[in-house]
Amino acid sequence: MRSGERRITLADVAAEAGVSVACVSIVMRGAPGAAETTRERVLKVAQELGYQPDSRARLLRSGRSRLLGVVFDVRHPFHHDLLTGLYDAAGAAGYQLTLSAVTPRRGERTAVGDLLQDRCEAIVLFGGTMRSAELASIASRLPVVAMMRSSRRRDVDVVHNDDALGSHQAVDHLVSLGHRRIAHVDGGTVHGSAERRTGYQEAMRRHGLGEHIRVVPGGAGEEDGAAAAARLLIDPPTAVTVFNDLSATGLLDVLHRNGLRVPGDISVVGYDDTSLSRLAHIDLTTIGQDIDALATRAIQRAVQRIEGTPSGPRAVIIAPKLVVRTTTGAPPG
Amino acid sequence: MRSGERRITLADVAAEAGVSVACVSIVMRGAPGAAETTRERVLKVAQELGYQPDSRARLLRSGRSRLLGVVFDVRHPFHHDLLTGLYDAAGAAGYQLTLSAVTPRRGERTAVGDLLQDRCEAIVLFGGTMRSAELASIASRLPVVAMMRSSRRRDVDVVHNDDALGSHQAVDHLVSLGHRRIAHVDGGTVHGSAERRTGYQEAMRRHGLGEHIRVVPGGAGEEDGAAAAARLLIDPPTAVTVFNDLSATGLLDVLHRNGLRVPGDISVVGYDDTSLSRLAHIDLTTIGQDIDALATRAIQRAVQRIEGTPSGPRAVIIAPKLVVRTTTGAPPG
DNA sequence: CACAGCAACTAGAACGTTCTAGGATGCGGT
DNA sequence: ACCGCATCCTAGAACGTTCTAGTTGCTGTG
Repeated sequence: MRSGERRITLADVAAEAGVSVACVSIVMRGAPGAAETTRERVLKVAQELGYQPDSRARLLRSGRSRLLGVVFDVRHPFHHDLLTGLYDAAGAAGYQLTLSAVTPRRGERTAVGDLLQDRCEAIVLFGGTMRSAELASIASRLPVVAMMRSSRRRDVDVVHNDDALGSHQAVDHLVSLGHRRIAHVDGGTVHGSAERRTGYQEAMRRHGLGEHIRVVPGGAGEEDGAAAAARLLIDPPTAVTVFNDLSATGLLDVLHRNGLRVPGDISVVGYDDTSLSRLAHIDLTTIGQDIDALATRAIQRAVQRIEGTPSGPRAVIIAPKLVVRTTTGAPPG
Repeated sequence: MRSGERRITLADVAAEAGVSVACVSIVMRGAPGAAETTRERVLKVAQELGYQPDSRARLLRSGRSRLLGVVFDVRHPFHHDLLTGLYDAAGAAGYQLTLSAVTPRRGERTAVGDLLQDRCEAIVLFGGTMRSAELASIASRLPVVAMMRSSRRRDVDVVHNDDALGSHQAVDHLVSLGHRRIAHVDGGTVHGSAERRTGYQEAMRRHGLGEHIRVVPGGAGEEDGAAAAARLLIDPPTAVTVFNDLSATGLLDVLHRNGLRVPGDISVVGYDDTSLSRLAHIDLTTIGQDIDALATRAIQRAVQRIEGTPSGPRAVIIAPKLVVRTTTGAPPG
């Protein structure tokens, strides 16, 4: 480590290559206006000196940062999957990502605040608990795309999975296997929970199973699924659709401990297709969100807002897809 | 969204408050040299105009960014836990974090490259597959702290868990329960794997169980644990220590499918205490890393390097702690 | 042979801060 | 009346880029 040494700048490269700073800048940006021979020489010198462009200075001058801020929650496995997709999509659109995490001791406000200082050109927000009004006040400064949540505000773009459709797919799958008594474990106050619940109810009615509708209170955690399972055990249905995979895992555990076989006695469908659901141990039938589509559309919206292109509908809703594993089968008897 | 509007700068605030740019800067930084009345007025104007300091310009001028870069892997649950600790520790030390993720399609080199452009003052690297020589070439530019991996280089700081000690704790625990035939499922080429393996071997010998040493090849994934379980089934030991929780989960699954009861027939110990091991379904006895200690020490080392304080030993090794859950018990018979 | 046109380069301002050096002003002490 | 010394404020340079508006030197054309 040579922390005492000054950072290499354009000026250093220029001096060494016997050319002006502006010329080196041209070469570095790959802009037209430099002879091939000069270009090669400058690049060689830059390489030798270990020149690294200073994105801050670049940004300061050019006004553009080509930087998109992303707020994600460290605790949410699905956010990590989505990050992967987002990096790809941003790269393809010529933007960089700058990440700001929400942790148990670091709130959304802090996370967003850091991004605002970083001068990114738009913010992509994963879920979270911010109120619409607060989102809007951020959106008055720079474009905001909210993912995996909804918002009534006209100034906030929204990109999310079609939660209602996902529930329909789950119910359709179970009905096609012959189930009729299908219950739903709710997600409580978490974003998307209401949509998944009403989707389930609609689908049940569509199949003429309105009388079998049964919604059990729940939440996003494993313990919520476990508690819901305890309630269901009093009068078990032949199948359950659960708000998310984690909750479904808790439910599965309690079912097993009480001697019920899955899918022999009861079928279970989760939601999100997280890595958890893919574990051989669990191997949960679930509803998978289309990560690439979500990421691509989110970046597309952000870029359109930044570049001022008038851009279709404010909300983008992506269809999910049923992933069949081994927790669903024909009903008993 | 008012994307057309110019960003509010110090100059705007200065003009509005009838004072010089330098004076506003003083107030904003909370530096001494401004009268209380002026301070209040300036702050009020700044508030009204919605002034946001531009961290890039600030940095460009002051040379210091008080920014620490972190490279983490989106796929590794333990990295997320560690991020939480790191945000806390960095905040306490007066530094900000800037994150750069490694994803299946975004390598460590890219991740590090982005951070170098961002002008952070040091880099904290989680695990990864970079060679020591490559680390060193980064370390020649700015301080590097590597976590959860080792490095022979003198110019790279290293902060990690005492893997050998962790294995000792696992073996000690099993021996105290009465086990003698204890096998170990290896982690392959992943960082820490060799230390965990030799720790197991040493501990076995220390207990006079050298003849029972049995190392089964494995890896970091669930499928590696499953494959190892298949081998073990030919002649099952009474207990197994596994490289990590994910692999242990795969192993547990195969054991269950083959009718072995855990811990009745065989005890299993994982490593890392990830959220996975805490699932009621799995409830795995494991070795927990001390996240707060790891994070605090890593930040401490980075800051010491940045500020040029001569700083004790190059490697910081933190003791892990056994977490007993329900996959360990007395051996059969 | 003058001059337009072009390619290749350069000088210098600009971006929004921080920081150094110094200018007013007021006040107490000689 | 003058000095010394705070206290409060300001002018202007600097940071490392990009960008605008050139300047140079060469080639081709009327």
